[in-house]
Amino acid sequence: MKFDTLIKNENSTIQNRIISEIRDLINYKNLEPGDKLPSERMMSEKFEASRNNIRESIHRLEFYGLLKSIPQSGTFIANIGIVALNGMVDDILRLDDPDFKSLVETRILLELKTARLAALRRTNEDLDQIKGALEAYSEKVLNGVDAVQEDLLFHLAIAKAAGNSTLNTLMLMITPEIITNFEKYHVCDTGNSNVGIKEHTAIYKAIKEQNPKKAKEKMKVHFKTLYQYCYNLKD
Amino acid sequence: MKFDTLIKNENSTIQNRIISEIRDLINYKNLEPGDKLPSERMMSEKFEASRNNIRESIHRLEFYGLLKSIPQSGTFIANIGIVALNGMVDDILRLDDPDFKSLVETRILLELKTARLAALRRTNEDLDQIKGALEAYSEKVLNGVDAVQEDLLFHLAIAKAAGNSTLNTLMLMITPEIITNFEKYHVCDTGNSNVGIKEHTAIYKAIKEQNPKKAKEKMKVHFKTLYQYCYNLKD
DNA sequence: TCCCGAAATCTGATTAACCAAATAAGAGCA
DNA sequence: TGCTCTTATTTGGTTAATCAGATTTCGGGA
Repeated sequence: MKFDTLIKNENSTIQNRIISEIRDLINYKNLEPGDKLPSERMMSEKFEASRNNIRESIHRLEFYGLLKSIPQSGTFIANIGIVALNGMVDDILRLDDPDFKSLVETRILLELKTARLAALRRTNEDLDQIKGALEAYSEKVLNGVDAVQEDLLFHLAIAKAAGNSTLNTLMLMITPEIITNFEKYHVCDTGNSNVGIKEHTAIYKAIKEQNPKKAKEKMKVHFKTLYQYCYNLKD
Repeated sequence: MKFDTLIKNENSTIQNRIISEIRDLINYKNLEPGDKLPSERMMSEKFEASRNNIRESIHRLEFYGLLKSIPQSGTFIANIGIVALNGMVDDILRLDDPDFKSLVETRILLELKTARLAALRRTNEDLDQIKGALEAYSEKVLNGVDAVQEDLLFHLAIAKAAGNSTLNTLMLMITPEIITNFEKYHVCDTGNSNVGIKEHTAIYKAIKEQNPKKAKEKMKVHFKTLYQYCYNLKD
């Protein structure tokens, strides 16, 4: 299940139907948090869908914390309330697939935060790893070799140093999506690559000095081009 | 696959082993982006694991954009580079399960952004929905009924109005986790619930007036208690 | 009437079997 | 030798069978 595959998929049409049927069932039967849903086999028959698709749909709702599957017992409604459940299911069904602009916008948001937090919380070990990533990046650039990967690892090292596992997970989720889209849209290559080294070094130094404001600022500079690209794009 | 189940699971130990074996295989065989991995059956035999666990591991790596499965053809390495792949696999394997503090911290970060963006981009329809959620919330609170769900829906309505599908998805992912942990830790109930109405209304008004700075500020006020709780917690 | 417990049933999870498409291999012809 | 078409095999995906454990049922005893 890839980040965008989470939403659109060959089977997503069927699964969306199943999800809405589950919601309807919950409302029709007035099921409450903690109540048990019909078994997978029953729903498979009732909704005229393969048990696999039923399972996958349940997994998705479980991913969003709306259901809870217990091994040899059944699938239960999480204690989150019917009203909230209905609202969230609607949101899930209406979710657009992430567009490139929203990805970039979100990435910038996350990166500014991780830079700030990394400056506040980085351990010496974190700093060493960031330094290593920076050096690997610089070496590649100076040799004129493509350094997209090293660039990525530098940013992920900062994310790790931020000491926030949720942020770290989110970064890992959206970053590869960015990279692949990047190559697709050919947005990257900013002519003079030495600028990249300078900007990276500035971020590293700010984190080393444990200056959160400066780290955020330097990160902002680093994303300036992307930022403009993002906000000059037509809606 | 729930948000935290993404990391730890009954089978995660096995799957982590498989993931690292896949990485080792890629390095040992010097496979490059675009190259084909051995078939699921082969790996199942080679790694002495059920094909289901192999598939699940591949799905996780696919989720992070490192692999790409093509139906009747095979599983391929995404064009993301071996260096980056190694780094990301290490990150994935080392990922801690999200702790409550990091969840709250991330939620605040996201909510401040969505409030700001909602003020900038909200359509009239968005505004109506936010208003509806606010009224539902207020009514519950005034009647002395628990309004956690309506609270949640109000925030999700704002997220929707922010017009950023990635942010929207992230919010949907972490919010339920917050809610359930909230009830578990009993952090919520701020004595006087009318404060909640006041704060929500202030946020709504700022969004209505299309004042992004004010919206962010009001949202910050709303999260003040949580913020303090988050940053006063021992590490 | 109530309670205990064994057996039958039901459950999600796991495993194995099957499918259709895509690729590879090989035979046949020029 | 080189090309084409048929056939066989491999592949991820899908469906069916099986498993172990939890739950329910119901009869027997007090």
